[in-house]
Formats: sequence, structure tokens, C-alpha cells
Amino acid sequence: MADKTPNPPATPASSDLESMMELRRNKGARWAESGYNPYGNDTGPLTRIHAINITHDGESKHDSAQLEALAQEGVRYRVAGRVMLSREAGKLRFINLRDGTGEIQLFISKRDVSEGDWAILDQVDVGDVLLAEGPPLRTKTGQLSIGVRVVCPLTKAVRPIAKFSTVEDVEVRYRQRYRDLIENQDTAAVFRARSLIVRSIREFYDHRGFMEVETPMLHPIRGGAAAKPFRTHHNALDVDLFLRIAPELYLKRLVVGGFDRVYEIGRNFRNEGMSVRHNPEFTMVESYQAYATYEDVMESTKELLRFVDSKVIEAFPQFAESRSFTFAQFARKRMTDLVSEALEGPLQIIKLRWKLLGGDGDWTQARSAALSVGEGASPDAKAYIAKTRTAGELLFALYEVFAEPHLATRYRDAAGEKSIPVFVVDYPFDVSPLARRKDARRQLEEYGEIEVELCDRFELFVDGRELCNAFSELNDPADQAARFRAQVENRARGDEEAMDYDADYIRALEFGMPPTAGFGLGVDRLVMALTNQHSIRDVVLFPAMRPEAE
RNA sequence: GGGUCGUUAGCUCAAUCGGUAGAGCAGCGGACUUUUAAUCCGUUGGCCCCGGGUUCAAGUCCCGGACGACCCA
Repeated sequence: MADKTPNPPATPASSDLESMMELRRNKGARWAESGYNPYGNDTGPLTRIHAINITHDGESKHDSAQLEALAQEGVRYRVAGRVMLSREAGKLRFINLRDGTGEIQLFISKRDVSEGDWAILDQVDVGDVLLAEGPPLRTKTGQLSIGVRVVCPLTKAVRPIAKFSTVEDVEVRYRQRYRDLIENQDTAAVFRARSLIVRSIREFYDHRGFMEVETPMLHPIRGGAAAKPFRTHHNALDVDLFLRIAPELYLKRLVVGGFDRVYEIGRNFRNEGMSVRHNPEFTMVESYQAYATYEDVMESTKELLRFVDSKVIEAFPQFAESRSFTFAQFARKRMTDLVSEALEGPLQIIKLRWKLLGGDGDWTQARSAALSVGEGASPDAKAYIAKTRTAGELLFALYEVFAEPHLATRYRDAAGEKSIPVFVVDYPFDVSPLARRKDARRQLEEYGEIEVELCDRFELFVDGRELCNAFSELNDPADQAARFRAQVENRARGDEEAMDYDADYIRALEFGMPPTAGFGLGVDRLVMALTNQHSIRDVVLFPAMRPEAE
């Protein structure tokens, strides 16, 4: 009886993690003893599994004559991948093998393989990586399989993976993404879609004559956005540097240099709070097009989003389901109108104040009027409004507090089922230090007499989330220099997000930057929207986490 | 930063009023030449996140801490 046992357990039976790992190490050692390297390489040329599945896709499941003919001709597939499932039926073994492209069944009969190859199967665990070779065949039920003639281990997986259940603990999924990707194919699909999204963005710009460039991530000064930076130090130069918060100012230098359609896809770093919408490092695409305005960019933004979305839906139709927004139509709203609508009548009072008091006036009364209507505003929101110092800042604060949170519920498609993206246009100049001032005559025509100076800028909100920011660029060096000085003053007053004075950028503008429209898009947020993920951590492969406790 | 919730076997989760910590799956041994999360027989496995306290007795109650999630800012 004891002699009959071909493979006594390598250790006493137990299934705590340490014992399971020890057992698996011993299985690997047994392979080594019989001449199979548990960490071998040298697979030789392989066929990707997806290609095999495609090749035999159209064949009848119940007539295997074609496959037998192929096998007769000597067609052999050699595949390598991870064991996802293994079933035994006497002298037969069925293994589901997965590579980076797909999954296929290995059909292994004791009759078809060498004694040595058959023996190693006793030490195969789910998670191991195998190499197998043989002709295609269909099983009795029509399942496409590889009729294995040669099989050999490639990599022993010492840690067990969950076979049928999947890791749900989000902390494990974020920290051990490798495991999440093995066990959760839904997770893998999100990141495959992300890759496709980035590729599609490139395709879009490449086909429109844009040139992809890479500008520095190590910046000597802060600029291009309102954000707190990370600091670092270059030893050889002995200079302190910032990780970039935006590539904007470098890209516009390139427009000055004659690269009049450029874009960059890359990481930016902001040393701020983390949330479902914020990761300290995130990916943006920024593009700059000379001889275009923000109106042109608004049109191309629609085209870009529809193009990328169509690519995603084509490859991953599952992401079209349960979408809460649509790209079928877009709304366009002026910021002043959004505030008017949100606050209704009383805004007229505020407008009057602006008109009467002038740019350097005392805004107390305007603010009071606004605060008295904003019953629902939180104390912090009220403090934010009360802190504003100019008409433009006040308008922007009112917009952020009273209008922006309701964009997704207020702007819907005809059936009222899905939210539609909203272009919020014409931001106050005060909160847009790099954007072009709206031409005075045009503002007068469009807005009448108001004290807020507007600029040619829009932001796009998709399902209530800020996705894009774009404007006609400020290219007047004297005006830009004044804006930088104002930023420096803001910093002196304690605004940690203010920019530094960028003298070299002013010098660049002094050489003349053609009229240019700039555009920025948060790639992570786009991926969230297109793949229906609610947290940025679900679209970033390795989201920032506190170091793991010992 | 504030509030709420969570952490139990490899995975997913139970555990009543404070009274010996359980199930399914996985794993391990055995049978089986067409399985599809195969089936059948047998079976192992626990730092109950960490530290302190209350108690005859703590997974459970109290205090502190770690990590995470969500909401708010």
C-alpha cells in the first residue's frame, strides 16, 4: 500500500501559507532532480495564444477533420504561459494556459508524452509557467486544445494564487498589482484600455501634424500651473530642483522655436492631498497649436474624445455599458451665465457692484450679497468666497462653489438619462495667469459692461469631473511679465501654489510666439471616464501608498 | 486635516449576550483516458492587524497605534 504511493507529500500535509510555499519549493526541487529546470528559459520560437484561437475561430466545433488534416501535415504549436486551471481524469490532464494574449486548453494524454514529461505534471500547481508543444485538436465537446506532445516547466510559482475567488481587498490589489492582474481579468482590461487610450491620443495628434516632444521633468523654478511641487536636489550641480507640475512653459518655448504643433504625454507631480481623483503623480497630455484659438481647440477636443472613445468601445465593448455620460452632444456655457443661473436674481446685484465699484474697489458688499444667497454653502466655501480680492476671483469662487458641483445633474441628454460634457468658457483673467486676455471690443459685444476681465479659456467637464483645460495663450511678454510679478506677490502673501517669475520664458516670448492655443487633458481622468472607474487608483498601475507596515 | 467603517485560514466570508474559532473554495493523499470552477472517497491548515487594559474568561468590551476604504474639507 505504501509502495503504491508514487508521490508522497513533500512535507506533512498542511495549508498555511508557509507550508504551501515550502511544498511548492520542494516540487520545484523535484523537477530539478529529474532534469527539468524549475526556472528555465530558452523557450524557442512561440506562437501567441490569441493567434491560435483566431486561426481556428471559424471552424466547426463538431467536425475536427480540418484539425486532423493539419496535424497530419505536421502543424505544431509551441506555447508558453501560466497555468490558470488544471484538471485530471485518470491518464488525462487538462490545463488552461494563459499568456499575454489569451487562454487555451492543453490536452495531455499519458500516451502522447514521454514518461519524464508526464511525471512533471504531478508537481504542476496553478500559477506555474509551462512550455507545451503539439498539434491542435478538438475534444469531444468541441473545445479547441493543443494535443500536447512535449511539456516542460518554465517557472515554479512558489506563492499560491486564488483560483476561483479573486482578491477583493483593495489594499492588496494596489500594493500587489501583479497579483491583481493575474487574478482579476477586469483589472487587466482596464489597463489594456488605458494603453489603447494613450496610443489613440498619439495617433490623433500624429495624424494632425503634431510633433511629440519630451521636455524636462526637473525644473529649476515652479511654473505652468497652480500647485505645490515636490522638491529634489541635483548633487553634481548642487542645485535644488522641482519635479514638474506642468510642461506648459517648455512646450511654448518650442512653439517660439518654430515647432508650431507640439504635444507631450507625460507625468506631472503635485505635492497635494490624495483622493479618489488625485494621485501625486499623474499623466497629462498637453498640446500647443500655433495659429489656432481656443475656439478651434474646443472643436478638436470633441473630435479627440470621440475618436479615443470609439477605439475603446471597439476593443472593449463592456465599457460602453452603464455609462453615465455621452459624447453624442456637448454643452457650452459661459462662466458668468453658470453663476447667474446658480444664484438667479441676486447676481444682478453683484454685477451692479462690479460695475459701480471698479477694479480696485472694496468687494465687501458684492461678497456679502453672494454669501447671503448661498445658503447651502459650507463654512469653508464661504470663507473661500470671503477671501477673494478681485471681481475675477469672486466670479471664479462663486462658480466653483455654486455652479461646478451641479454640472453633471444640470446638463443632460434629451432623454435625461446621461450627462453631457460641458465646456465652461471665458474664465476670469485673474485666475488664468498664462491665458490670453479676451479682446476688449469682443468682450464688450458679448458681455456688455462688466468689471471682470475675461480670457479666452475653457475647461471641459465630463460627468462633473474636470477633464480638460485650454486657452488661447498669452504671448505679450510685457503682460506676461506683469502676471508673473503678480504671482510672486501672491506667493509673498502666502499662496503656496503661486508660480515663480520665469525670466527665460519672458525672454522666449520677446522673440515672438505666434498666436497659439494650448490644451491639457488629464489622462488618468479620461481613463476613469472611459472605463467607468470611480477611483484614480483603479486606473494607475501602482498608485501612491503609504509604505507597507512591517 | 475631520468623521464613519473595515482588518478572522492561501481566497471569499461566518462566529448570537464575553464562554473551546467555523464554512465554501484552494491545498494534501487516493480513484478515474475527453474534462470545462470535472466528479467521488479521505484529510491538513489560525500571531482572529499590532500593543495595552477590564474580566474567572476577550475575535467579541475599553484605550492607544498601523494600514486601508468611503464621505467631508
